[in-house]
Order: sequence, then C-alpha cells, then structure tokens
Amino acid sequence: MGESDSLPQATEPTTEDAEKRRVGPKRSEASTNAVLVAAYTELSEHGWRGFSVDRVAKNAKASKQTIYRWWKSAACLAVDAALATLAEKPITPASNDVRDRISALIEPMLIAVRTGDGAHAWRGALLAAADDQDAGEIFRAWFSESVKIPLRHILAEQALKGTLRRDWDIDLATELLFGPVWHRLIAMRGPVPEVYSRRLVESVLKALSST
Amino acid sequence: MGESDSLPQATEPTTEDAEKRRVGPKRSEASTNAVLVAAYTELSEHGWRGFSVDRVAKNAKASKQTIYRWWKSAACLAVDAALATLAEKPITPASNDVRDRISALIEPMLIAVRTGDGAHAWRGALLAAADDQDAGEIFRAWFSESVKIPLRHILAEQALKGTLRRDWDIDLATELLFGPVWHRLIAMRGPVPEVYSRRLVESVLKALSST
Amino acid sequence: MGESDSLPQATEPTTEDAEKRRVGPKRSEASTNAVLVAAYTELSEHGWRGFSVDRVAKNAKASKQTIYRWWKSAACLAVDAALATLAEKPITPASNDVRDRISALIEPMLIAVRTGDGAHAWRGALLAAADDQDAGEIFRAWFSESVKIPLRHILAEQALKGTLRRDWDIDLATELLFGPVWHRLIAMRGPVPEVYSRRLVESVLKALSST
Amino acid sequence: MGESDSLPQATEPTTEDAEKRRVGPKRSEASTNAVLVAAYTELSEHGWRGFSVDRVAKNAKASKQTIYRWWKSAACLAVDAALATLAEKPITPASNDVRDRISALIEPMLIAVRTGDGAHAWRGALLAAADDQDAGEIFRAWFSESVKIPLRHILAEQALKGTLRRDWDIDLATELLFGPVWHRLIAMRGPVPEVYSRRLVESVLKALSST
DNA sequence: AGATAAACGAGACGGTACGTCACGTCTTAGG
DNA sequence: CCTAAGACGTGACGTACCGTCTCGTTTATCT
Repeated sequence: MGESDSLPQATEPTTEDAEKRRVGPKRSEASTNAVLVAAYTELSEHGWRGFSVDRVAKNAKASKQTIYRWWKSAACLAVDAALATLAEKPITPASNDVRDRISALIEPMLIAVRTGDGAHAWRGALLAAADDQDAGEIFRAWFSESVKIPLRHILAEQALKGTLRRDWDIDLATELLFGPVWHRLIAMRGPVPEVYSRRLVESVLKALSST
Repeated sequence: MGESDSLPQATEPTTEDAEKRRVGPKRSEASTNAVLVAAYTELSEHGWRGFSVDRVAKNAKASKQTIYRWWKSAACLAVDAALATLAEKPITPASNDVRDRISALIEPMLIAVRTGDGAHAWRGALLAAADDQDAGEIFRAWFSESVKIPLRHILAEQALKGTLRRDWDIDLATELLFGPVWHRLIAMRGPVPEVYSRRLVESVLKALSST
Repeated sequence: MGESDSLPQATEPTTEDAEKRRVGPKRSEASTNAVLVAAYTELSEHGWRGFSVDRVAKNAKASKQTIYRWWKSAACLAVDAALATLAEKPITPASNDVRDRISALIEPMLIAVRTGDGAHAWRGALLAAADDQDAGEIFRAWFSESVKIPLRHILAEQALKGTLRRDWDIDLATELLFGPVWHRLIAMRGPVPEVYSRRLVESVLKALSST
Repeated sequence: MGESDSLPQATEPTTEDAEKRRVGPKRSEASTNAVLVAAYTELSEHGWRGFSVDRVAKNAKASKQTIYRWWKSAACLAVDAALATLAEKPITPASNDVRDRISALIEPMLIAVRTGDGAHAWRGALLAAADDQDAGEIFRAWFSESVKIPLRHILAEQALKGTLRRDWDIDLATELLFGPVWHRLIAMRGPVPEVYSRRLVESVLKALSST
C-alpha cells in the first residue's frame, strides 16, 4: 500500500481542491480502524476461506456498504488488515551494519508472524493476496516499497564496496530472504522460529558474496 | 499422497481379508478419476477461493455425496487433484550424479507448474493445503515421502563422502529448494521459469557444502 | 392467520412506533406475493410431499433466504399460500337467515376446493398443517378466527331464540361442518361436490336443533 | 388391500401352480414383519414428511432393495404399516344390537389412534394415503372392505326393518362416522377422545333415522 | 439558517454454494 | 433367487455469504 500517511485504499481525487470542496461528511476514521481490527481478528480466527465480510461488518459495528465503499473486495481488506499492523511499528536498524539494516527490513513481519494469531492472520492475508488479483497487487506494492527497493539500495551500496559479486540479483535476494518464511508459514503450516532473522540474512549475504 | 497403487484417501482396513470379504459394490474407479480431473480443471479455472464442489460434481457427472464420501473436505480434494497429476509421471535421474538425483525429486512439480493451467492449479492446491488442517496433512505427507525422505538419503550419502558439512540440516535444504518456488508462485503470483531447477539445486549444494 | 390487512407472518412489533422508526429497507410486497403465488402453484402441481422450496424460489424469482426469512418452514408457507387465496374474496351472506350466514362462513373454502387445482392445493396445505406444528397453528388460528368464533356467535344467537338445544357444542358443530369435507378431500382423495354447502349446514342445524 | 391372511402387497401370481413351481427362496416373513414394525415406529417418530426409507431399512436390518421389491413406494409402506396393526386385533360385536355392530367396525382404528404413538402413526399413514395415488388406493381398498361394505350390509338390514329412512346414503354415513375423526386427527392435530365411538354411531343413526 | 450531498448503521434482496439427507437404482457376495 | 450391505446419480434441504440495493439518520459544506 503506497499510502503510509493516509487511510488505506482511498481513491485519490484528481486534484486536492476538488476533494476540499466536496460537501458532506468525510470518511470516518473510527469506522475504518474498527473494520481493520475486526478483519484482522476474523482472519486469525477463521482463516482466509472462512473469512466473512458479514461477520467483519457485524463485529466492527459497520455496515457492509461502508466496507465495500472503501475496499474493492474481501481479499483487499484482508491484505490491508494485515499490513495495517505493520505500519504502526517500523524498526530502525540497531547499527549501520549491513546485517542490521537488512534485518530491520524483515523483522516487522517476522515479529508479527511469531504469535499464533499473527501467524494465522498473516497466512490468511498471504492466501488472499495469492487468490485475488487486486489484493495481490496491494501486497506486492507494499513488498516492493517496503522491502525490495530499500534492499536494492543496501545491496547496491555493498556491491560498490566490492563485498558483493557483480551479478547480484534482487529477485534471488528476495527469494532467499522470504522463500523460507513462506515455506514454513504456508507449506508447513507452522510457526516461524525466533532465530530466523539472522539465518536468513546470512543466507542472502553468503549467496551474493563476492568470494 | 503416498499411495501410488491405490485410490486416494481410502481408509485402509485393519486386515486385507476383512476388506475382501465386504459385501456390496466397490468404489468406482471411473467416478474417482472423473472427479480428480474435474477438480484439477476447477482449480485451474477458478482458483482456490472460487473452487466449487457443486461445479466439480456437475462436470465429473458425479454426485456431491460421492465426493464427500471419499474426501474429507473440498480442500483435501483440491490437494489430491494436484498430487494425482504427479503420480503418473515419476522421473528417473539422468545419471547417478547428485545434481541429477536431486533434480529428479523436484522436477515433476516444477514441470507441472510451468504451464498456465498448472501454475493456477498448483497455486490453488497449495492454498487449500494452507487453509485446511486435513488438506495440509495430505500435502505434507506427500512432501515428506516424495521429497524430504529421498532427499535426506541423498544428502546423508554425500555427507559420508565428506562433500557436505557435518551439520547439514534437512529443513534448511528443503526450504532452499522450495521456498523460492513458493515465493514466485504464491507471493509474486507469477510463473516459475524453466531454468529454475538447476539454480535451486546449486543453491542447496552450495549452502551445505563443506568448504 | 389473523392478519387480513398486513403481510403474512410479520412479527408484530411491540409498538407501532418502534416499527416505524426502524431503518433499512422494508419487506418487499412484490416478492411476498410472487412467493405466495408460486407456492400455491407448486402445491397444486406437486402436492405436499413433492413441495420444493427450491422450485418455489426459482419460479417466484426470489431467493430461498427471503422465503425462510419470512416463513418458519415450507409447511407454514404452504398453509399461508392457500389461506392467502381466501383473504381476497370474503363472502357476505345473501340474507340474514341463519343458513345463509353459516354458508357464507364455509363457502369461500368450498369454492376454492371445487376446481382441480384448488383441491390439490388445499389438500396439500392441509397435509402441511397436519405435518408441522407451526403450520398447524397458523391453520388453526385462521380456522378459529374465520370460522369457529363467527359460528359461535351465530349459534349463540339462535340458542337464545330457542331454536337450538341448550347443550349445543361448538366442537360438534365444526366437526359436522368440516369433517365431511376432510373425508372427501383427504381420505377419499376426491373432489368436493357443489351441492355440499347446503347439506352441511342442514346437517349441523339438525344435529343441534332443539326439537 | 384385500389380504387379510397373506403378506401385504405381494404380487399375486396368475395361478397358484406357477407360484409353487418357482425356484429359490420365498419371501422372508421375518424381514417383512421387521420392516412393517420399523415403518410404524418411523411414522410415529418422524411423521410423514420426515419418513425415511433409509432409516426404516437400517432399523429393520433390511436392505432397501428388499423394501422396494415388495412395496411400490414409501407411501404404500407407510399405509401398510398402519393397517398391519389392525389386522391382528379384529373386534367382534358385544351384541347383535346395531349400535354394537357399527361400533365394532370403527373401534379398532379408534383404539389405535388413542395413544400418542398411534395418533402420530395413523396421522402419518393418512397423509401418505392422501399424498400418493397408490397408497391412497391401498387405504381406500381397506376402507371399502373393512368399513364401507360391512356398514352397507348393516344399514341395508335396518332399512328393511323400517328404522332407517328409505333414501339412506352410504357416503353420508361414512362421512358422518369418519369425518369428525379426520377433523380431530388431521385438522386439529389432536387426540381423539375415548367417548367418541358412541357419539359417532348415534350421530349416524340419528341422521339416517326414519323419524 | 436552510439546502444539499455524502457517509453511515441497518438490513432486505437475488444469487451461489455449502455440507447433509433421502430418494430409487444398481452391484457385489453369501445363503 | 432372496437377502444385507452399501455405492451411485439426482435433487432438495436449511444455512451462510456474496455484493447490491434501499432506507432513515447524521454530518459537513455551500448557498
């Protein structure tokens, strides 16, 4: 979601002026949050196939109309609900070391996925992203912006320093970083252990190292 | 599912004699196959969330009762339908080389996933396995038997020869082998390129190499 | 059902104000009528055991949910569908004569039952009322309000005039009026002849006459 | 069904010889009885709409095939099951008095209907007879043979003696005898009181009396 | 201070699919 | 050839959600 500082999914007006001149009440932030929270709970309790918009609406004391006004589909809502939990807690690298900087990129999700509820909810969100075109795009937009691009910067820096091989590949890097997580979360349906972060970073650096 | 020579999901009788002495009609093989084929088509056309047992039954000219008699849930059927396509075409290694032997383990699925239909169907099956407890177990049983255990044999052999580090880890190996596939298939919702097999094998061997 | 002027089965609000203040769409009258008509047709074409809510929904272009929202069960719908055909055509007595006044009570149903479709539909509705607790109550509530109570008034009047015996019994009277109809309709599975009305009335008056 | 002394519904062979020459086992009486008993229980527990042949077969430890071989439909079985309970206990008139003789005709059913189970089962059987063409014929055949014809004899005798009006009508008589029973059993869904028999007989005799 | 218009809760609506149950027919093995 | 057991295609059950819609109320801006 490329909307770090605004409500999710809002259809941006062509010009800001047009928006300002609009009459009537604005989008209710309280309602939006209640829906996101309810959706996250729904995901963690019923998974993706059992995800019910009716139930989300009831639990959030919102009307279905309101949900469908702001989210294209249930899948988009599911992905948004999971991503919304990350936005609140970005992590700043412990040091300028390349390991710490990469860790800071993947840690937020790894932490979220550590709890039982979090694993269920994130698994659900990922399934939603895999099932639905639009939801997939939301997920990949977030992934690109929050992981891929920053990672590319870091790796490019390292390449300049000569610590990485010349033909380093950003896709290979992201696959090595996240593939194992998907394997544990989706294919093995299990939790993701705590020590994982360090291991993943090492794995990437080793694969791309110039030696 | 590790039942290369029997119908899927059949509840094994305690003794074979007991089974043989049972009266009444036997499970219809024609119906079973029609259902598996229809389920595979359904998966590739509608994905996992859109997977409809009604439609599978209609297309297979089978009754829903028959489906639910032999499969615990739609998810189990989805996973079975995908696995059934593998059972028919096992691959024998081109040589005794370790690379070829590992390749032979992962090639069947990689080939299946290469086509558009195959990618959709397998993505769906994987989502089903992630969504549903029972379906997950079917998938992991297949994975364990067809990939993990054979792979362990191969790696153990190599370790004895001294070409692998002593503390090689089967989980790390499978993650490196399949993680990238899941990343492409699920998270990126894209196809899996042809050259992949060799790259995955190299990645594993390098990570576990003794040097 | 004693709701001559409202939609069937509506759960009456405690106060009318509460109902009026309710938000959201109201019950669709068009849908309700279409369902009642389709149910009547279904009953006359397939009888009670063959009565299919699916088919009623399809023919009424309504959803099953809508049917089950407003009717407790298929049986209740069947009874309502038959009763609804009576509500439209009440009969006013030809004269103030006691024979005409009693006739006017039973004529609507007798007329309805005279046609082939009517006989089938009413037989079906009666079977539904006999099969199902709730449907039975709807039927008996209608019977009580539309037949029993008015009949009691008429007979009480006559008793005061001395033309009826003192120990006249309302149950005996209704049994004599309707029992023969049920016998023909249910037990004999046949039509109810035209001359019936007069004969039934005579039979009751004779049985209760003071002489 | 005119089979007071044979198994119900058996398709009579054209000649007895043909039947005697038939090879293979004969119809199992034990199975037949078990099915009739189970059907009666089923009727009294689930009513007519809830009547399940599957359940009858299971409870009677019979196969469905066996049931469908000997009964045309579930409705026929239901009627047969109810009638079978009467066959065992015919009633001989207490005296030669016309009242006692008529009573003896209707008492068996009235007694059967007195208990809770009996009322449910008989109501179910009657609904089956009303729902289904074939079952209706079985019921009416029994009714004709066991009630209508004997009653006609009795009334004809009385007419000769001059105690009945000349234009007595057998249909009127049976309607007056049974109509009230159907009203109580079907329309009112209630029990039939004990004193009923005498009242019904009086009602008929009074209606047909010559005075 | 209205009038206008959008957002909101509630929930009815036509649909599709669910997983279960029963139907009546058919197949198998045993007596 | 009858029987018990039970698999099969068909189709209805009553429930749950879908995404759209219609209400009446509440807010916010614009005349």
